[in-house]
Amino acid sequence: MTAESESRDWVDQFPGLSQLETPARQVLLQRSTLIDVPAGTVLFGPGKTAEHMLFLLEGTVRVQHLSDSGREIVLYRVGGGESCVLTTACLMGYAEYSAEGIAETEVRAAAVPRLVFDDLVAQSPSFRSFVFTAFSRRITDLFLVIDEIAFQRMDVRLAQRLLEISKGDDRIETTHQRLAVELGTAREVVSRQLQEFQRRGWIRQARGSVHIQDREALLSLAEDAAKA
Amino acid sequence: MTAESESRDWVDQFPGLSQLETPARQVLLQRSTLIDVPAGTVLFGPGKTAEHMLFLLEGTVRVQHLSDSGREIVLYRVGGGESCVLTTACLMGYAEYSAEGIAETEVRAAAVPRLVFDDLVAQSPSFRSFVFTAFSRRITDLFLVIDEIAFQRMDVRLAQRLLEISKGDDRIETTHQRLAVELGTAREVVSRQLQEFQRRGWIRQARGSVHIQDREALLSLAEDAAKA
DNA sequence: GCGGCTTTGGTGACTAAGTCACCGACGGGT
DNA sequence: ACCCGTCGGTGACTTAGTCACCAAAGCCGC
Repeated sequence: MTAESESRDWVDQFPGLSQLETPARQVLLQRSTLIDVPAGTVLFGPGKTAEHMLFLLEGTVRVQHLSDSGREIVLYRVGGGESCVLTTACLMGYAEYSAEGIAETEVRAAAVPRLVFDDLVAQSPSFRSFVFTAFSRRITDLFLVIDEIAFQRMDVRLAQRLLEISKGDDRIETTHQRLAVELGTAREVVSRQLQEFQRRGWIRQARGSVHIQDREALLSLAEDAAKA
Repeated sequence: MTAESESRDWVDQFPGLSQLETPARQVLLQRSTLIDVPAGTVLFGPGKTAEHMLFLLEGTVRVQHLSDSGREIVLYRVGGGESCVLTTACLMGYAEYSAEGIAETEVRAAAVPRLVFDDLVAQSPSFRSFVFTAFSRRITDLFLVIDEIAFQRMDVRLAQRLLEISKGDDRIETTHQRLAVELGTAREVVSRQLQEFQRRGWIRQARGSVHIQDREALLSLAEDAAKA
């Protein structure tokens, strides 16, 4: 349906699908739809049912959980070359989404209908392997998230997030509130930690943005975790 | 291998497998092995590779994570009639166990070899559904664990755990240290909370055990969470 | 039954994190 | 210029986690 020239080899972008058998690859390409959505789109969330499995080609999707008490926390991100296990999970199984997925950037993805997904799992050993690998990676990842929340100091976690979000660029466009949601803490806590970082000359703050001044220092704080 | 009379219908104990096709059921019964292990056995853990998927018939398995910093936290429990997704995950996919599974009671389980598992996933739609349902339930469950750790008060969490562990019986055999691991906190914190509960007459303490005196009170504290 | 050992739990003093209530500063719209 | 919503700062307080101990209870060998 979408331009053939574009859709022909998106499968190559997935390392986990490099050994996909030719017939399975054909099915995947022919029966999937390419979609483009603008940044900010809610791709899935509580109350919505999934009829497609998503393969992310470009952009990132942020998955976060809204608790009963009204507070939020970012659980993980899905990037290009990854599939979103949560859509997979809800596709096959149990209940609805308990978390929402939001496009952080403009996102391009391949949507595979439920029945095609089921068929591929049945037919292709390497597709099965891909799916289960995604699941296990996600679960072990969540274990690490739990660990971090339970045992890591806030200053260390904040330093890690700043570095992670900045991805090379020293200019980060975000608010204290958003950083608080990233870490599942309160805005005031983030504000005070950032002040301390600024006092030490590691960052400079402006309304709605943070500039990293001393990446090394943040890095060494962030890595204290590993050696402790 | 094990007595036919015992192994013939363990599949019936799994609600999720009630609609399993007859041939798949045959395969599952014939090619699985029943195992019995005493309480305390480490069923899986870091460094061990999984060659079997486990279906729990009796007993409970506690899954906990040991962090780099040496601290521990209980992630969840698997009971009779459930399969252990973590063995499944590591069976098919990614890396090693990042958590360990410990038999809390004497445990009886059916072990399904890797190849049989793969075969069943390919052949049986309802087996597929069972597996994916288990995965999605576990993931949404972990979301709730994260939520609880990040946003719930310790007294509420402790009350919940006491009720959960006690399962009807008012006498709980455990140490403060063990309760601390359940909640991923420090022993001192548990000690002080228990003292407060005792001061209010909700529990009575003895070395190595806790007696619940006022279940209602604990329950209403535990449920504050929901209404808050 | 007596010392020594380990396990278990208690305690005070302190630091880190979260909560609450409030304020002021900025920025966009009209 | 004014209003208002967003953003960030702040002090006072509560809750949780950390550190450094200590004491009592069971356990073991002799």
